[in-house]
This record gives sequence, structure tokens and C-alpha cells, in this order.
Amino acid sequence: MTYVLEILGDKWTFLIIRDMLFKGCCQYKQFIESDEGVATNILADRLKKLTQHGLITQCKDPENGRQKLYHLTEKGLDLIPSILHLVKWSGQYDPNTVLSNAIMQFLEGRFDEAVQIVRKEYLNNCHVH
Amino acid sequence: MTYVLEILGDKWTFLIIRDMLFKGCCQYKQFIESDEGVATNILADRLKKLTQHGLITQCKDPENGRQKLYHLTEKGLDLIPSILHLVKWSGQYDPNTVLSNAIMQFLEGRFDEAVQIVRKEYLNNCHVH
DNA sequence: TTAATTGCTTGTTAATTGCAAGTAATTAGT
DNA sequence: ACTAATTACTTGCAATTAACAAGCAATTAA
Repeated sequence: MTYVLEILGDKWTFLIIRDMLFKGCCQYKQFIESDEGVATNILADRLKKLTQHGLITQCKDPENGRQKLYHLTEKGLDLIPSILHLVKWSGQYDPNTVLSNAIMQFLEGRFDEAVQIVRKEYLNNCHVH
Repeated sequence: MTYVLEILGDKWTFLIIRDMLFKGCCQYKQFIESDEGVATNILADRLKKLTQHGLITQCKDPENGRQKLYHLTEKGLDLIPSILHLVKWSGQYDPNTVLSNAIMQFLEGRFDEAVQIVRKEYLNNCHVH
């Protein structure tokens, strides 16, 4: 449990993974624009640590040499259940949640299916694995 | 999702909840001794915030007036699935994990049951709900 | 009635974050 | 070919936060 906290015990780290999973972010620029205002030095630091811990990989974009592509590894993808449960919890208790009733019911009734969907969606869209 | 991070996006907050769930901590002193070295001002701050957010309650110990008892609310207990998934993830990837094979297999095969067990154990031991 | 115990608060120092600016490598436009 | 953008960073500094140490009020035990 200390292990998770070492890696994820930080707001931005969590947001980076969320943006990769749910918004398809895979570039530095996208994180800067999407994450609710990460400072660029913090983003660089967190991407580095996530890479060192084996949750994401970095590679040059073969189609544009000045861009890098960031992708979740299996280890990173295995956080989907935890994250989806936290999403569900937010939906239950956040008075300003944006989650629809339909999504909440799906998370309540067919959670494991939801995990698989998120995983497959990610893998289909990132064109790496 | 931003909602969870506002509340839990902090190492110590998470450890407090973990200690309540798995170590039966319900007193200030116990957190100081158990949490891997929280500073007392930080602990006071986090307990206050957890209370304000409705994840825990504080009450005077009826048997000892200088002590307070901290307990998880339903809202706090509803984090058990998220936390157990993180525990499971740690068990999978932390090379120094202390989780036994038996526990890991139980988490893999009968996760929902594990959630119920943790919940019931907590409620049985805290003598409040 | 003195000494512990418990749950804090208040400084002060050290570490971390956030912001602004700048840089190297690559690509696009003229 | 040359200039201007774009992308992924780094660096320096101010502001915020955390960690450490000490102290304090309320209650209880000796």
C-alpha cells in the first residue's frame, strides 16, 4: 500500500493517467492543455517518474520527430479497476458530478464489463500494443 | 474525479483511512504511532478535512474524556472497493509486498466478498454504527 | 495535588509547487 | 534556403506547503 502511494500519491500523477485513459491523451502538449493547469516542470517530472515506475512508456512519434508518444503499460492499465471505482464513488457523492444515471447504473450493475470496455477502448485508440 | 482528488489527493489522508480500516485506528495517538511518521499538525489538519468532507466523524470517548474517537461514515466505507483494488495492485507489482498468496488469490477470485468482509470487520470492531 | 496522557496549536526551517521565461530539436511556410 | 512555429522540455525564483520542535489546555491516574 505504501507502494501505490509512492507512485500515485500525487494529484497530478493520477490526473495524467485519467487523461490517458479517458481522454486519449498521449502527448505532452495534450496534458498541458487537458490537465487542470499542470505546470510544465511538474508534468515533465511526473511523466519521468511514471516511466521509471513502469506505468507508461515514451517513444518518438514516427510521423513527427519533434513529438513524443506516451502510452500506458499493462501495469498502468491494471489500475483501471481502482480508478473506475473512484469514478463511481465520485459519481455517488459529488453533488456536481457530470456522470449520467445511465453510466452510474452501468458501473453499479456491470462493473467488470466496464473495466474491459475502458481497457479495450484504450488499446484500440492508441495503436501501439 | 476532481472531487476524489480534492479529498483523497494526499498521501496522509489515504493512510489515515487505511489505518482505520485495516488497523482499527480510531484515536489521534494511534494515528501518530501507526502512520509512517505523520507530523502532528498535518494529522490534525487531515482529520479536520476528512470530517468536513463527511468521510469520518469525531466524538468524545464516553469512557475517557480526554480522548476522541474517529470513525468512518458510510461515505468513507464506500471507498473500500477502491482501496482494496489498490491493495491488490500493490500486491501484484510491489516486489516487497507483504501480501500472502492466499490473500492475493482471494482478492483475485472473490473480490466482492473481500469487500464485504472488510466492511463487516470494521463495523464489528468499532462499536458505533 | 502532582504527574501523565491525549489532542491539539504555534512558530520556524526545509522542501515542494507554481509561474515565467528560455532553449534545443524538428518541421512548416515562403 | 531561411525564417517562423511547434513540441518537449529546463532553469530560476517567489509562494505555498510540509516537517520538526516545542508548548499548552483539558482530563485522568498515582
